[in-house]
Amino acid sequence: MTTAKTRHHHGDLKRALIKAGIDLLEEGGLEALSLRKCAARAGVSHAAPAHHFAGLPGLISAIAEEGFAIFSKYMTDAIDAGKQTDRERLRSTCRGYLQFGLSHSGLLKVMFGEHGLGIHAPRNKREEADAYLILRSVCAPFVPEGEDSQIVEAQVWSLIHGFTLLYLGGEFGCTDTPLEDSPFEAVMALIDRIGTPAKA
Amino acid sequence: MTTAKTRHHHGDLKRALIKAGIDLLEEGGLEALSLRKCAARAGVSHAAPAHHFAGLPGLISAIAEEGFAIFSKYMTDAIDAGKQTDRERLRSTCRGYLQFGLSHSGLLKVMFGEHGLGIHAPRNKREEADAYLILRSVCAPFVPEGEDSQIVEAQVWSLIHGFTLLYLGGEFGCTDTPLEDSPFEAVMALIDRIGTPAKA
DNA sequence: AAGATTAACTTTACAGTGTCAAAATCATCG
DNA sequence: CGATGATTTTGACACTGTAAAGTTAATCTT
Repeated sequence: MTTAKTRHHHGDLKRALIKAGIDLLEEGGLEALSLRKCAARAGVSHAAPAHHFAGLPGLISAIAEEGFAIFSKYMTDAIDAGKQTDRERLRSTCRGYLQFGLSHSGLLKVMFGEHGLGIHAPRNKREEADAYLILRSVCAPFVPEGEDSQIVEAQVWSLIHGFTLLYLGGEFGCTDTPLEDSPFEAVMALIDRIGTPAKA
Repeated sequence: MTTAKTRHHHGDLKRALIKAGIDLLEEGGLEALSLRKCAARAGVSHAAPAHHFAGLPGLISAIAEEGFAIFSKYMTDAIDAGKQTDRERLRSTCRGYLQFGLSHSGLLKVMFGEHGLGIHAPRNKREEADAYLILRSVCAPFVPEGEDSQIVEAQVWSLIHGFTLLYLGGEFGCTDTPLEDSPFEAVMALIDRIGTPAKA
């Protein structure tokens, strides 16, 4: 095997580098993330990462992948927390979305490509698609017969994504106000109206 | 006077630096922006900017201010384009919001603090507040009697902000599809329901 | 088992970056 | 004219990412 356990030198660099990168990210934000610091944390030379990732963008891409996995976990955990109706599942998913952003803002920024240009090297296929599938599944009950499911998904995603980023940026006032306070409930109220007939 | 026109050396650095920074941003994205390159474009030494801004964060902050001014212009221009009903004004504002993002994605990222940590040095007071006032004014007609205006504002802002960023990130497919195509109309449809009574 | 080959990692070097301290320049005022 | 203070330059430092060449360890081949 070529990528198993006891490799000659380090054993499992690549994973160690990704973990170091995530730690750096959570400790000091985007600015604190650097190839050389990751290498140092993993106990290897500063040029070692080049053999596992295509430079810094490659490492960031790998970190983003891991981020999407954690992100998915936040959403599924929120869903599985005893909620039952379709509407409650949708709300819980959004709550998980926000909660992930609050707990891992650095990851969120990296995942959605705010670290430089728009798109990072290769698009993260698997993990990102998995996360989208969760969103899709909770949106499905609200898609009208024969309509494009992307409509509801875009509405929900735009709403919760926008709110999370604005809230995180402090645009709604202090970031350390109670969770359910603030305009979050307003956004939830609008979520509740998605897929619902308008008044005649 | 201290910040007028024909000053001794350059004449009007600071503005030249800001302009150079914006140009860099539009040409090469966030990565292309650097203090030294701004200085070079303005024809001064690499350490000259330090006397006009508090380092790179200071310059970015100044650029963001300018960005908010341009941003406001996009929205007011969209509003003044012949629309009349309150609903149409709201839609036009959102269209201007998106249009600004599409035309100045680098500025948008800088303005909303995606360039590192969350908050850049001093919060841009004036220009940012002005932009928010535009949003507030078009939202006002849809705020129910005696309710907090922030509710409607947060709903609209989250929706259009989230959509703009997701669309810009290519999350809704190709970025170069026709403007009014894509899920943009879905978001507009949801905007139309804000401040409207739900069906009994 | 012994030599050859490949992969992982190190070392060295280079072009950039932001930032600071000291020196030089210039405009203006007294 | 001389002095003062703001403006800019020069030089240096500690970082950053990246590329090339050298070194070591594991695997493959015969």
